[in-house]
Amino acid sequence: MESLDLKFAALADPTRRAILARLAKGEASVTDLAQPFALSQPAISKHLRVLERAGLIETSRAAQSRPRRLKREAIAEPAKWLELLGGDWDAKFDRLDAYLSKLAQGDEK
Amino acid sequence: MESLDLKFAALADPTRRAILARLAKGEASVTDLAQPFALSQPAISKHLRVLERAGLIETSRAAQSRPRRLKREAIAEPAKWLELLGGDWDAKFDRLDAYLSKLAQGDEK
DNA sequence: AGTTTATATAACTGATTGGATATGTAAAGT
DNA sequence: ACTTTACATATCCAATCAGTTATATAAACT
Repeated sequence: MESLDLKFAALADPTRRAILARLAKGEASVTDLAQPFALSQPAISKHLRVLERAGLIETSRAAQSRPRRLKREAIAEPAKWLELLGGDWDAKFDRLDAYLSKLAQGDEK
Repeated sequence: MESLDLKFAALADPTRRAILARLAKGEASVTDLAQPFALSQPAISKHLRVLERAGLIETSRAAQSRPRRLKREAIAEPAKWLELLGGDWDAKFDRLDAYLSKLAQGDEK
């Protein structure tokens, strides 16, 4: 599934990352989300559309407000990709080896 | 340091991600890197410049070749950000609690 | 010295992006 | 009914992007 493109692109903007960080603390309305920024409301709406198309957030409805919520599961995909890429697996297995050796020597305390 | 912008933006392109994946297996020349793609050589060079400006790769020199290598440490920054964002810490602490409880009950086998 | 190999740089192009302002819509409040 | 509140949508603009072809550079090979 190649919405990895959309996810990483969505994450590349500092405003959008700030919005996500805010949403990590709980649902928020567009007005709430716009408040910290010196940006027009439509600009924020646009950012939210980008985030939603990337699958990182979702929208519900409460009266005339449209609260956004962070889709935490959606973070897993890019996170996994980075973990896979960045993992220096040889070094990690070396450390695991060392650890297991120490255990085998009865040195676990 | 807000090269998070540059890193995520660099990661948003499938060609660049493929290049990074290739470099995870070891250094490679531009020609090597270009080979799997139906793209011109300058296009690849451009992608490499983006990756380098994002701090994700670095260039050395060997004769007329300029081999690139992955800077694994550079992955940590965006990875950490995602981990922080995506972590459902309550749930994680709950699982840790459960695990520790089981240990306390002498149920570690 | 001239050619080949490996790569970078320049100039151009069409598409996308992030911002703005202006306007539309729809629910709530009066 | 009208106004206010909370948004979305439309249009425009300048900047950036991903690609191209053409050209430059620089080391290696003959």
